[in-house]
Amino acid sequence: MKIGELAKRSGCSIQTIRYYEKEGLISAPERTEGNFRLYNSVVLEKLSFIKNCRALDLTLSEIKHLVSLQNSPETPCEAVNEMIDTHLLVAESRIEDLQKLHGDLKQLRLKCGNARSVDQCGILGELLPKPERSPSGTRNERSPSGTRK
Amino acid sequence: MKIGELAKRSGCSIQTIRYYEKEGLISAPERTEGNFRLYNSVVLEKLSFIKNCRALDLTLSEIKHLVSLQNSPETPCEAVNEMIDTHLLVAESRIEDLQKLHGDLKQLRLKCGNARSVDQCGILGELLPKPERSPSGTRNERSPSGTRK
DNA sequence: TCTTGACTCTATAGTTACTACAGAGTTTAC
DNA sequence: GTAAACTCTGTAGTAACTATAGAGTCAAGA
Repeated sequence: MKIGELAKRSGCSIQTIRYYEKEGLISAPERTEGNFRLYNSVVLEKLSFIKNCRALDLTLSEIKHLVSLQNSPETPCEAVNEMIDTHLLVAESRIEDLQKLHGDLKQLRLKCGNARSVDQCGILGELLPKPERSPSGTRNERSPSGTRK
Repeated sequence: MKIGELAKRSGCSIQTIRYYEKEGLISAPERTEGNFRLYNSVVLEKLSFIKNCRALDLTLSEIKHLVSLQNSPETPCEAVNEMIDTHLLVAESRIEDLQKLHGDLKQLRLKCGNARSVDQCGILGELLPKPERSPSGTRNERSPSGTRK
């Protein structure tokens, strides 16, 4: 099958398939005389594997690592376990961050009573630097980038 | 003060400050004869505002919007409220995604008993495409990019 | 006065995991 | 033969920065 059909069958876009090839996640397939990529159904499994991993938020380089482990099945599996464990921790801390964030936003949302104009609405004021107002001292110590991966 | 001191005092990196200037989040400051940026302490507040917003995961373009609202305080504040509300929803769905993810990873982690080698460890097998094994049908329907913003 | 080191400047490239083109060539159906 | 649909490569764009190169500026010490 050509790349268009593979895209439909795998649910990956054509560009994504080519991208995965470029990144070494799937191997370069044969070509037709006209230089079109020609796939067999084995690559469908590989793409499915990648999709499953991506759904678990593994990065492409982690997936690449897993793919290479698949190709040498006698390797000890600790590496796999560690990767999953790391991801568990990352997911946990992101959940925590997001929950804190959600709480802060909710608090903020309450600041706007029935104000009609921006200067009466408490929200913008709340986002201004705080002189000595806030009782909890470390509210704004969190790094801005900390909540994204 | 010059940009280095501002960076220290604000907790933003020098590059970030210049980036914010380029993006129109803070206005271009005066320059010295030697073309160095020269700031007064007002910009500290603006950077603090931006940092607070970033800590709440607002995007730079949203922050830009808020900044422009600050400059016209008679605007109705509904726009601000809507932005916060949207962010609340986004945060909620991301928390949900992450919790699902975390559950899936934990499940996966259990697949490795005391296996020593990759081919005995259940994890990689679990990530392979599933023929008709899984009782819940829609496990892998989630878009890979859905869990990131 | 000269030099050294610290600082700053602009412009550009890199990060992640793709997506979206442009411009060209290939295949297929009519 | 031709038009539509498909594919090719290569490049640029996304978000919010970070890092680097190469040049210029400034302050302090010899």
